[in-house]
Amino acid sequence: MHIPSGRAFIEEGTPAHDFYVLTDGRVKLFNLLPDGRRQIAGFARRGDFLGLAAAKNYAFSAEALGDVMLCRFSHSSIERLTERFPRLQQRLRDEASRELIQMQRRLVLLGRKTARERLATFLVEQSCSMLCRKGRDQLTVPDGPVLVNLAMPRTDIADYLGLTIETVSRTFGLFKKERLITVRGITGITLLEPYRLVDIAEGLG
Amino acid sequence: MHIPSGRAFIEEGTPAHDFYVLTDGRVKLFNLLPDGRRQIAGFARRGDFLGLAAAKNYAFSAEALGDVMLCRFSHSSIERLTERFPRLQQRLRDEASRELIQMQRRLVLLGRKTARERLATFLVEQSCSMLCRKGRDQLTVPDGPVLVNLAMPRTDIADYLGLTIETVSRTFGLFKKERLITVRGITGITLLEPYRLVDIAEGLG
DNA sequence: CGGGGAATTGATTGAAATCAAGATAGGTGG
DNA sequence: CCACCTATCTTGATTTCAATCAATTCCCCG
Repeated sequence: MHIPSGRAFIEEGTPAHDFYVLTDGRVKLFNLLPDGRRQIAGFARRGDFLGLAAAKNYAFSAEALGDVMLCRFSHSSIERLTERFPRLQQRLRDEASRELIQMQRRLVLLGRKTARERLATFLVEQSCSMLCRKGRDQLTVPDGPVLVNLAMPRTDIADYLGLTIETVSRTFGLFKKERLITVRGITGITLLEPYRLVDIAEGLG
Repeated sequence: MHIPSGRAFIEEGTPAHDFYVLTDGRVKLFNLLPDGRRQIAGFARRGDFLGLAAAKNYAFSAEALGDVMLCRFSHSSIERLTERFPRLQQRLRDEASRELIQMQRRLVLLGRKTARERLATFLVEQSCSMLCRKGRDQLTVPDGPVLVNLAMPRTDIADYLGLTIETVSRTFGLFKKERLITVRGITGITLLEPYRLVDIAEGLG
């Protein structure tokens, strides 16, 4: 099924009947506090499963970032499938495991990193997931410049990193001044010294 | 197997050969940055699985909080078991799912909540997991006073909530002054008005 | 009854949030 | 095709919450 840009198609707290597999486009997953504060839990991309973090109800909301194509599977159909193909069960567990690992990294980011470190982490993460779809667990980054297309507004970056848009903007400004990145338009960012950004991301910069 | 208090028995980054099931005691799971900053990802209790957040290597370290009993299962033995008992596979996935849900709540806490809200969330969470082992997904809290035994030093609370021990201490102090809690010794805390703490936890206080 | 690590409390600093203008740029219609 | 308009982003000034620095104080244990 097709989802137009900006459309919310999963709402936190509603009964979770389905899984989704994202076949094209990008999706943001987020949680809200009653007063509107928002925390983006992650950005899903082609191939990702949506709906693992759900018991009776979805634990998050999901919204299309640009146009999106996805496949819906009801929980019951998944159960039928896993009976016939036990490997699928395994696959789902691996996927959940990978998510958990990523979550732990995000806890460190939100709990213990500075704004500078958060943004560096974000840029490295994005560049990795651009380069190597599947191998995004290890942070292997090329030596030379890398072009990253952010394809999301500053608000989303801020809500992903637990910061405000002003701080995100200012920190981009600093990175530019330090010749760590160059910016073309709003979404086109080139990492000039990926390795230094990795160091900053880990608190060594 | 028995683990004495304070012993680290899983080290982040080491090859992940085993799963563990915690049969008694409590365990803290954490990640470190190179410079020593620590983020505690969670506290496991009796019945919890350890090692879901692992691919080739463990994504976290684990340390006993007090004396601990646990069962170790090698990954290969788990695979054999899941072949014979497909329900186990299902169970592991559910467990991972539950962890993911909890993680999302923690992202909101670390990314978007104030110190006051974080500590309130923590107290409510602890009281829930004391009262109802399994039903700790929903935050049902009694009307009257609840006694919580923290059983962990302030350093751990701070590293769990992304704060410093001073801030934790000060915030406990405020709660005391507002007659929201009373403190006996260091670990014994009584929630006098659980509902108000729930409100504070959600940003309504 | 001390001794010592943990916790509290106080004073100050600091990083990021908030408040407040401007600058850019992307899209629309003339 | 260009100029305007509105969103979004950037930049600047100020405030604030939590971190840091620095003493005490409190317990727990021998």
